[in-house]
Amino acid sequence: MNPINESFYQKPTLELAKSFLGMLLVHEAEDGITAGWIVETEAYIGPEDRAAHSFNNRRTKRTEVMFGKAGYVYTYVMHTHCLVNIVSGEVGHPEAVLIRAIEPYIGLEKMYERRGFDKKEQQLTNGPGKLTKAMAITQELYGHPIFQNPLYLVEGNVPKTIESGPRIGIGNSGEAREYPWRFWISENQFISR
DNA sequence: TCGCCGATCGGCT
DNA sequence: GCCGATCGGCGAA
Repeated sequence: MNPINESFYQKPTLELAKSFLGMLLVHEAEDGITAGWIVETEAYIGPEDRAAHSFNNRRTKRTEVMFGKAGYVYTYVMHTHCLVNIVSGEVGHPEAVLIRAIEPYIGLEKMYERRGFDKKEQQLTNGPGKLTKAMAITQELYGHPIFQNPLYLVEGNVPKTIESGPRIGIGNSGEAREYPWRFWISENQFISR
């Protein structure tokens, strides 16, 4: 399992968000390895995107990494959950792709241990906050290069059919609410909704 | 410093 | 479907 090269991330954000589908996300955490196929993503293309944290070129300690090179991890905390993104676009263009759901592949036992043994397999990773907990992805990984240990992507299978639609949970974002920038693998059991 | 708000989740109706 | 938990980031003062 070799990490995908840094050059892979040098493509337009919408294209990148689609190309992630079917690829394997791997985390070699200290307490165990987990991995899963990416089945759902969302693109955030600031500064024009009202739903993006980088809207209006808002540059803060939190959004700083999005202004840098593609292929680095942007994590942030939402309520009590950590959400994971991969920075995209050219330097100075604050864009990123949110990983919304994965299909468990390696380390299922570890995922149950972290999420609770009462969960059904389908509930382990079918949401952006759930998959980070199952894979032990935390704020420590902010700024991590996604083409290196311990968190990286591996080549996978190209999905049969991809669908797209409006993004989830961004109700107060004007026109941006309608942009079909959410992508998922058709009929996959692990998408968030 | 304070107050508001959210790219969520899980439990309850 | 609806709602409350819960907490860091951000802007206002």
